[in-house]
Amino acid sequence: MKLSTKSTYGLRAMVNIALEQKKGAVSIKEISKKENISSVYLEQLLNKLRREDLVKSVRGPTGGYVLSRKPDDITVKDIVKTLEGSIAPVDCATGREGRRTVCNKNKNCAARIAWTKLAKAIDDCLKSVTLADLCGKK
Amino acid sequence: MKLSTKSTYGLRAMVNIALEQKKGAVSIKEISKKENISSVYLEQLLNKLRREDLVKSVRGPTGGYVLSRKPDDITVKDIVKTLEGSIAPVDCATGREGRRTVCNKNKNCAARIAWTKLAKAIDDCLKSVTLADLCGKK
DNA sequence: ACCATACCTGACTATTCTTGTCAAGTATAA
DNA sequence: TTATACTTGACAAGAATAGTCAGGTATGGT
Repeated sequence: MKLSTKSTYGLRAMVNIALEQKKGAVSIKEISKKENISSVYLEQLLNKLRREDLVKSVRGPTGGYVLSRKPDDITVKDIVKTLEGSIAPVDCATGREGRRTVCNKNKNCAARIAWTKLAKAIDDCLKSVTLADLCGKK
Repeated sequence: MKLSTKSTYGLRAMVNIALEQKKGAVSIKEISKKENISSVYLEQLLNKLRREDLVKSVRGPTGGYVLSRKPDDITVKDIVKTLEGSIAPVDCATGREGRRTVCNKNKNCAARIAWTKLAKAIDDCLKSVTLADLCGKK
């Protein structure tokens, strides 16, 4: 039930980019140094975030990354979902098949009630927090 | 961000035991067959639940497991916490040290605001659901 | 008193996931 | 031109998950 470092690193990177918004693009090296995260690993994460259009890259010297939208229009859910693949705590509540989906034989599984409720709580929580909330900015 | 099968199997086992409450103890073999879960693996899980005093074991033929408390006094949180070890989605919000605790250098980490909120949402949700809720029983 | 049925314990293992590294590029602006 | 940055894909060590296996111990029905 743990988030991986993808999400935690990713959110920290996004906060960094958001805070420097007016100054321009933030390079991977800067984030890497400031947050003490492997720069090569960070590249992978920012790549995913770029493909989901949460950030834009600026090439060349003085280049780096910039937010694609305003901070109050980017939620933590957007970031976690992009990096983690899925937000749901169990697959049986989502319809997605996977190794851990064992409950499929029983549509009326009582346990599923709990997981569905949990999935909604997590979803509601993560989409209620924006980058702007974390940075104290609009 | 997935729950392991420990929690999902464990909850399903507990629901089974709760539903047969009046008929007496439920054996591992019964649960194993009904839920299609390895009986040896199930033993491990019920062992943990017994050590946390969520169930009691009844030995001998016709033996099995019985709830230690009434269904409305056992929450999904109790079960998940026992089997999963911890409920928190990130360690940095709990004070527990671990491999994924990398944020410790920065007490004012903006990202932590999000994780703390998430931890509370999960905790609140899981402790609001009891076995009785899932079984439609008191 | 048997002994089948159950629980109990600890060690072990295959597979998958996480958390990166490594190598070899391509694009851009000073 | 060339240093700086981004881009891509393959690879790998270590941890966690999801069990298995072997050998106990306890109890109650016959």
